[in-house]
Amino acid sequence: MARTEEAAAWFSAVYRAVQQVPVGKVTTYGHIALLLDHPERARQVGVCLKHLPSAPDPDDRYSQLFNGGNVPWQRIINSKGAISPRGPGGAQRQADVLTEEGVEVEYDGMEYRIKLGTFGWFPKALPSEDEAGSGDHC
DNA sequence: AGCATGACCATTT
DNA sequence: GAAATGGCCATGC
Repeated sequence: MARTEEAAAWFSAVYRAVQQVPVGKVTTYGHIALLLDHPERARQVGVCLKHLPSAPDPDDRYSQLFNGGNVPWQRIINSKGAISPRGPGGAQRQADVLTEEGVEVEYDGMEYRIKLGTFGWFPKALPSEDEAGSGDHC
């Protein structure tokens, strides 16, 4: 796990944020980072999920707080709207779980992509660019 | 102790 | 618009 207190706090914060993602929806690493007010640490979000214990371990107290059972790691995808490739079979398992939850995932031959419009993920939410007011196209 | 790697992303060539 | 660039920082060697 984390070596420093601060890192530990970061891990916990990430897990808590991920827990907010509702069933049937997905969001991005970047969005999680954004929610935590650290838009530059999208990568660390991935690190956290990588180290998320898949199941609670009697000897590891922390794993009883956060684990694959209560943290929907599978609902986090990359900004391209695809499941980030990782070790063999990993992405596929994630795609599998998502499908179970009702999220439409399709394999285009190279990667598992989330079918947009079927669930409502927010790629770069945080817009509020004030663009709305104008109303005209760029 | 460094150095390399990685479930990433936005920006700049 | 694809490819490189810089930043992030926990882990592993």
